[in-house]
Amino acid sequence: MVRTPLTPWERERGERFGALLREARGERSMVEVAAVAGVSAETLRKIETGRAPTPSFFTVVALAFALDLSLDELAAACAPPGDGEHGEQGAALSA
Amino acid sequence: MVRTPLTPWERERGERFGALLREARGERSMVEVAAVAGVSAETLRKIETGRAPTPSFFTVVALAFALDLSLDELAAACAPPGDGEHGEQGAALSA
DNA sequence: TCTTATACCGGTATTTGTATCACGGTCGAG
DNA sequence: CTCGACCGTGATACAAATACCGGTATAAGA
Repeated sequence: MVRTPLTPWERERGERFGALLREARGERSMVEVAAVAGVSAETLRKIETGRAPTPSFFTVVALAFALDLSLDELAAACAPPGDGEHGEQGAALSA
Repeated sequence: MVRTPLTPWERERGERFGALLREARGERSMVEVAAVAGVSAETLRKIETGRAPTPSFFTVVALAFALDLSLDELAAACAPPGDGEHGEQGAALSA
């Protein structure tokens, strides 16, 4: 195997991540936020619904920027339980 | 065209991004940092050399975690010039 | 009712990320 | 010189991200 398929855990994380974005979007429409971030509405929808569980870094940066979110908070919110601050290795994140 | 190819500007940004990671890695070896982050050494190499200009969000999260970097600082360091704080739309980031 | 806007879903196309393998280069220890 | 560790490049393989299309459903407005 070359490209390890996404684990169920990663897909769950993607759903939580999308829920966070959707919550942060609030009343604004998908197309508006997507336009501000410079991504297509379909992409934003897939990320929000968890069908794109591991979006690209700069896509997330653009969305967080459009939504006034902190990347560190986003990452922390989707991090596995018991996430320390810096010394903890073996995070097994990737993807 | 469906999946827009990466623009030269995005590739440059990827190179800057990789240079930042390499600088933050300092003396530590690639294999060690990659192992801590939970990614393969080849993947880290491609990101550092800019041959993977738009890595996945959680991959970057894991690397930033392994390197004790702030995601917001990373994003800011790779942001286009004239990056305000929140109102600036049309960022045209994506990828 | 008809139209519009929004969101969801399926399919399709293309590009990219991730990982493995193979080979070569450099450097230091033996 | 050989061996090992590290870095780099190339090719290969597969899964996923992004984007566009059409269709569907719902709710608000003319």
